Amino acid sequence: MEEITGLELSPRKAAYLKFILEKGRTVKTTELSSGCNVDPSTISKALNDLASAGYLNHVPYKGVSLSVKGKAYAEFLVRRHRILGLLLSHYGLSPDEACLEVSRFEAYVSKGAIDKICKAMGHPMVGVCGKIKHNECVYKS
Amino acid sequence: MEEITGLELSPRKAAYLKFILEKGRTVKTTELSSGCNVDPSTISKALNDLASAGYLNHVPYKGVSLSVKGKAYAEFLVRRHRILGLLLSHYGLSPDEACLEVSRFEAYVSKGAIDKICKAMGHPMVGVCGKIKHNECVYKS
DNA sequence: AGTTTATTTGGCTTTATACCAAATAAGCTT
DNA sequence: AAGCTTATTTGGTATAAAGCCAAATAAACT
Repeated sequence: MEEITGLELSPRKAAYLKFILEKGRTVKTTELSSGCNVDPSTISKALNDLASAGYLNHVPYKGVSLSVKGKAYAEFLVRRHRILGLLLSHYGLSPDEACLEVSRFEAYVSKGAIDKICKAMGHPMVGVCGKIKHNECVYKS
Repeated sequence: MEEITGLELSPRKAAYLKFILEKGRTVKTTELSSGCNVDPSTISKALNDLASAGYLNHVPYKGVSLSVKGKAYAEFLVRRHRILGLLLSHYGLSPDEACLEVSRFEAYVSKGAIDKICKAMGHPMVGVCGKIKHNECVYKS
């Protein structure tokens, strides 16, 4: 398995990947477009990039689905979002505020930092916006 | 005084402003250039932008100094950096790791969030990389 | 006054994001 | 099956942030 730093995807690309993971199935360009309020052509290009980078299986005109790598990555993205949201909620931010705040900077927080925070928090199972899965989190030590 | 969200400056511009604050005096283009490992022409343009936006007093060919607005802003930037660094250090990151990690995402964390975190932490006076000043921090409530 | 150094300007590049318009493929519908 | 409609992709263009190089310009120092 490839090492991930958590910094390989830009904010928008990460958002698209999370969107696809949440759907849990093949997703069409139009869904991403309306779901993210972005022009379909913009989505189409981003999906192309993500497929080229190995995160997605893209069948032109049909839709995209997460590759094994993409699914693992998207799961990390969701875990990162939730751990950071939970963290901020411990410092007086409401769930909504925490979620919004995190969405601005999460793309720039490394997996190394998330793993440490996660461990220090005792690998919490529930965040402020959903359950946290630790499949790809380093439990040991 | 103008409201600040903490999101008005890009990461690099913020870094330049902090550099100037740390010097505590008029700074020359060359200093920023060597201090930040960036081409002088790049610095020159950035200083121009920062001066146009009112953060700096720029005397062409002479150097830049912080305006009142710029000083207040730079102080917020330093406080943000230190509060976030301290925060991460509470979750198992070493001072160096925390500093490096924070430098990647700090530009995207709002003043509103920092003020809340600051308050929840009890307005700490010392961070992992220097003293924290709360001049512009909202103490009340 | 002339040379050297610092600074600025102009031009170009890259990355990320996004839009519009046009082309193309799929999918319905008759 | 042909055609219409909708979805998708492609091509072109734009913006913002950041940066480099080379050339022009200003300042500083002999």
